[in-house]
Amino acid sequence: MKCMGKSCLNHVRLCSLFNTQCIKTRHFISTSTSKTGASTSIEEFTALCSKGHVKEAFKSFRSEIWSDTSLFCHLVQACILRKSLPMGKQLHSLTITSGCLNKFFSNHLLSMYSKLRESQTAITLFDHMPWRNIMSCNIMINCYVQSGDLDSARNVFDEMPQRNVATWNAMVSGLIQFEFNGDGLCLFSEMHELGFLPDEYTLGSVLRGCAGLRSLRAGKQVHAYVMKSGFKFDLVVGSSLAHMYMKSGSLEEGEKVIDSMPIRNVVAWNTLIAGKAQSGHPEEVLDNYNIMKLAGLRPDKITFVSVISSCSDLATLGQGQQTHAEAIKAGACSVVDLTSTLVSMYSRCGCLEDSVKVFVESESMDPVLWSSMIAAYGFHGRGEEAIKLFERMEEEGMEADDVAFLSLLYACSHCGLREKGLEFFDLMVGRYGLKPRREHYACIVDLLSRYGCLEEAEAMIRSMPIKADAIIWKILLAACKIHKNADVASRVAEEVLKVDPQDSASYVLLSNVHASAKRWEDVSAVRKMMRDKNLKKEPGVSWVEIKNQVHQFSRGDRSHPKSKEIDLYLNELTTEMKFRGYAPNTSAVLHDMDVEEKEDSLAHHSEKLAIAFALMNTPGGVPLRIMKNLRVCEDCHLAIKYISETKNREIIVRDSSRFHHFRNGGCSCGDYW
DNA sequence: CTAGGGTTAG
Repeated sequence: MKCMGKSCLNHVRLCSLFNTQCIKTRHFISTSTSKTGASTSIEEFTALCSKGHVKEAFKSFRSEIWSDTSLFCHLVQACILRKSLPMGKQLHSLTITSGCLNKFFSNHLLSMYSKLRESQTAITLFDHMPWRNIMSCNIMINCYVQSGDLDSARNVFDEMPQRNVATWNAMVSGLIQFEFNGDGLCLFSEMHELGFLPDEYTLGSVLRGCAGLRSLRAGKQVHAYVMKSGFKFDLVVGSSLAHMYMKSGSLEEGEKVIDSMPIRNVVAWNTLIAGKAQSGHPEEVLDNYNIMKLAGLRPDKITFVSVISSCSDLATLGQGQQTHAEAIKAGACSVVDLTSTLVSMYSRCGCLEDSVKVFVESESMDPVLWSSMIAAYGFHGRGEEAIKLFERMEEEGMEADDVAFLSLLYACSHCGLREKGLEFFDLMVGRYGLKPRREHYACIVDLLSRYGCLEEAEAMIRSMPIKADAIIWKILLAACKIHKNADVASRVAEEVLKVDPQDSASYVLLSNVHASAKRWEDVSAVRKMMRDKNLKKEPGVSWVEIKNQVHQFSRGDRSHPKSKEIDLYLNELTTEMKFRGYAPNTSAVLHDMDVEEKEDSLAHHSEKLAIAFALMNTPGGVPLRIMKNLRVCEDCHLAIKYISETKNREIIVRDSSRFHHFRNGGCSCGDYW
C-alpha cells in the first residue's frame, strides 16, 4: 500500500511536468493497482534491476517505464548501486532510441553519470540539453566540483537565470571542500543578502569553512543564527559547530555544544574525541572513549584513529595494544588510515618491530602509510632502513610527497647522514619540484648543525625564502650547546629572543652553552635576565607505564607514594655505577652550586626516578620503556648506559625528539642526538 | 547538496 501511494505521488508530479501523458498515466494507475498483474511484475522488474539486467528489465516494462518515474528511478539506482557505467550507458541509449529523452529523465541520467564519476559524459549530456533547469544546473555544479573543476562549476552557477538554496549550497560547499574557505563564506553572505534562507546543509558547509579559517568571529555569528533557526538540534549542524570551535582553539565551547546535544551519535563523539586528540589532551581522549563505550555507542574507524594516536602521544603501549585489539574485533583494521596510525603508535611507544609487522601485513601502496614507516625508522635512529624504504617507494612508483621527504630528512638528520640528507633535499626541490616548507628547512638546519656545521646552518637560515621562527633558531642553539660554540650561540640566542622574547628554554640553552664554555659571568647574566622576566625553566617530566598504570615523575618530586624507597634505591644504584666508573657530568647544571649539590640535583632528574621505580617494580629481563618531555641530558644519557649494564636491562627512552635504546652499556643513538 | 579521522621539524 505504501508503495502504491508513493507511485501515485510520482504520477501527480509527472503529470504536472508533461500534460500530454496524463491520460496514459491514468490508465497505468488503474492497471497497476489491480492486485495480481502489476505488483508481481514490479517485483520481477526490480529483481532484474538488482541483477543488473537493464535490457530485460526495460523490455518487461517497455510501455510503463516512460510513464512511471519510479520505475525509471529503479533502473538508474540499479546502475549506481552496481557502479556499472556500461549498464548506465545502455539505459541512456535506450532512452534516446525510444525517443523519450525528456527533461525529467535526462536529469536522472545526469545525476547518475555524476555519481558514477563519469563527468565527461555528464558534461556532454548537459551541453546538449535543450531543457536545462535549476535541477540540472545544480547536478552539474556538483559534478564539476567533485572532479575538482571549480571554475566550470562557477560558470554554470553564474549563468543560471534562477537559483534555489540547493544551488547556493552546492557552490558554497564546493568552494569550502577545496579550502577556498574565504570565497565560500563570501558567497554565503551574498546568498544571505539576497534573501535565501540557509538550511542545515548551508550551515554545515559554512561552519566547516569557519573551521578551516580558524575564524571564531565568523563561527560565532553562524552559531547565533543556528540558535535562532530551527537547526539547533540537528546532528550535523551540532557536530560541525563543535568542530568549528575546537579547530579554532576553543575546546571548552566545543565541548559545551556537544554536551547540549540531546542525542549524540558516533560522529558527535568522534568530533569531541578528535578535537581533544588534536589539541593535545590525550588523557581526556581515553576518558571520553570509555564514556562513549559505556553510553552504548560503537566506536568506528575514526574513533580508533583518534584514540590510537593519543596512545602514541602518551606512549602508553598497553592501552595502545588493547585499543588495537578492539579495532580488530570491530573489523576496522583493514583500513589503511588506521594502519598508518598503528605504525606510528607502535614506533612512538618504542616497539619498532610491531610497526614493521603492521606495515608488512598491510602492504598497501599508500604514501601516508609509507611515510609513517619511514618516520618510524627515523625515530629509532635507523637511517639506512628509512632510506631503503624511500627508494623502494620510488621503485614501486608511488609519488613521494612533502611529508615523505620530511620523514626522510628527519631520519637522515638523526643518524648523522649529512651528505644523504642534502642529496635528498636537492632531489625534492629539483626532480620532484616540491617547495620546501619551514619544516623541511628545520630538518636541514638540524642536519647541518648537529653535524657541527654551525656556520653553514646559520647561513641556511639567513638565506632561506621563509621567515625563520623561534623553533628553527632553537635547533641551531641546541647544536651550539652540543658543540660548545658560545660565539655562534650568543648570536643565535639574540635571534631567538627577537622572535620569541618569552622563550625560557632558549635562556636555559644559552646559559648551558656559556656554562660548558666556563663563561660564568655570562651564565649569571642570562640567569638574571630570566629572573627579571620572571621566566622559569620548563620542568622535566618522565613517565612509565607499569601494569597499565602510568606513573609520572618530575625532578626532585617527592610526591610519589614510594618516593622514599626510590631515593634509597637510586642512591645504592649510583654507588654501584660509580664503582663501575660512572662520573656524573655536571657541566649542564645551571645553578651555582657546589659539586655535591650539583650531583644531587642530577641524581633526581625525572628520568632517573622513573627508571629506578620501573626497576623496582618489574621482574628482571623485562625491557623498560621510559618517556620524557624534554631531551635527555648528557648526564642522564651517560648514567642510563651504566644502568643498563649494571642491571643487565634493556632500557628504551623516548625523549622529545627520538628514541634511545640502551643495552649493555651502549646506546643505539651512538651518542649522536 | 550535509558532519568526524591517518603520516610530518623541536
